[in-house]
Amino acid sequence: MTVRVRFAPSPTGYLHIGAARSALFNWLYARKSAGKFLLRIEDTDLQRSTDESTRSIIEGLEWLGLDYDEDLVFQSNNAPKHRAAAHRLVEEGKAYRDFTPKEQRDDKDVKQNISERARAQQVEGVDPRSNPFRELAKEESDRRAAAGEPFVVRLKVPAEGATKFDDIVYGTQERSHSEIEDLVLLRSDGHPLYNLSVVIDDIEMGITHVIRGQDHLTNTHKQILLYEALGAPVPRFAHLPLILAPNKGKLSKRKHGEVVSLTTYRDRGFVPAAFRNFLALLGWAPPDGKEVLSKEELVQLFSLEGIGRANAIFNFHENDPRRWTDDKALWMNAEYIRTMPLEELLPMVKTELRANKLWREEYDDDDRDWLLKTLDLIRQRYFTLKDFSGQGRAYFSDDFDFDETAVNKNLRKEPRMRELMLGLADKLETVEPFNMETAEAALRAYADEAGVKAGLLINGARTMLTGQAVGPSMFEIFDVLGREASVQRLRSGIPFQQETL
RNA sequence: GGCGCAUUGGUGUAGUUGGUUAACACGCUGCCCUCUCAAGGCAGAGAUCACGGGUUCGAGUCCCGUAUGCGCUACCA
Repeated sequence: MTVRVRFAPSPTGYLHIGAARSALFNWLYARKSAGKFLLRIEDTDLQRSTDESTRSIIEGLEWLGLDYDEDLVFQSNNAPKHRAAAHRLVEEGKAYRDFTPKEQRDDKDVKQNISERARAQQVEGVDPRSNPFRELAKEESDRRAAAGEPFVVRLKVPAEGATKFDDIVYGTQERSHSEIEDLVLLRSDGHPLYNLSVVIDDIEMGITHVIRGQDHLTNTHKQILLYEALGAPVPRFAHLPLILAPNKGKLSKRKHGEVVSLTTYRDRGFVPAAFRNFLALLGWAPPDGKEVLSKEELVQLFSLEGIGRANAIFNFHENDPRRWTDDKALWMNAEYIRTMPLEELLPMVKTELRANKLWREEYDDDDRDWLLKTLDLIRQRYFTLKDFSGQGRAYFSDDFDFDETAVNKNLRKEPRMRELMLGLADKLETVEPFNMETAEAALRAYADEAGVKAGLLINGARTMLTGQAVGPSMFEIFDVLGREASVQRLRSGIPFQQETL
């Protein structure tokens, strides 16, 4: 039997990183077992679903490199089938119509209501599962329905016994039927509800393994009851631990903002492979401990058995812009940026430079070698793709900013710096040929001549040429920027004209 | 309220059927390298394995209880 798994997000807003990880694990499992990875948009709640959200989900998966098989399924298209199935269950006596008038429920404090109701029922000794309509004669039920009386359709959960299944991650799960209320399948307006829709769609799509968040663990028993009522084989289940905020609370956009949205990582300069790699390590551990893994390696090493059971904390620092997301994610991204093949990095940098009007067409042909050399030089200390257009701006444009602390530290401390820089410019102008070695020799000779330490000139020149106090070896910078730009920038008076803060 | 699940250094995780000094990665500290910052190399701090009992010659690993967190309990998904 070929494995068929699916990722079934509801299109209500951005793609949550937890959902993205579910998608990744499903995808990895499918590819690992040469099965199919399907995508289904769960848009049963039409009020909250948006096309934009659907688009962002598809884009997000594409960005992560998770390709899906077969056609995209929209759950809302199957609503008629869901309704028909519910009615069939009523006909077969496996479900029944409940004519109890609808109770208005405020979406805000449902949890509160639930526990209050449970407490009240316990005090009064009422069985929450009792329902006067459960045993209503079929003729009576049909008659009232035909008369237009509104009703919901509920599944008849057996009074006795228990449901049991073997979760691949959490082990054997058993739940007594006495704890399961007769769940609503169809709303009084005829709208099918979640548990019904997923089960029918999963049957329809031939899903063999349901891999999803742990928040569905207890609901699984209800779904199994549905599979059985519908006479369909029950798939295998693997529930995933949840991803939590640093305070162990729920990770939500409302509370935590953009860090939870997958698109943020794309927009803030993550390399897809790096983020995918990071995500894979949240709740799953490779057997041999090697953590930096390519897509192929992940597929090869992945197994559902390797998934842990404890929820993971996504450890970002809300008030520290430098550590805006998980440290390890940032490290992973830097690791990819400095070690991945340059040809793979190049298109990503191209997009980044283009967006900032720093891309020149010559980079594609005449200056391609120069570009590759420069990228290789500067990528060593970058964390995100944004750095190529930010910190790296001076390598692609003469119009760059001077960092105030760099200017103070490397240029203003030494009163003679302006003339030293001009002198250095004069020296470099005559060096022939102009390269790393000759530039270094010239600079050191000039330092001796002027009676200053080479380091003073080096640090000053770095700031003159790049606007920054940190960066690659100075002589490599000379080499990459070339004689003309180097000399011109050394002669610039701009940093010296700025007001001291 | 009921039911379920979880609990190894700051974070992510390893710890095969109970057996020595609890391992790895990120982060943190220091040193080396050095023209700066990274990277890299070296060294180090940090865990009475949530707590309390029990079984055992021996428990992070098995059992019971407690606490805490999370989830479900909806005509939400």
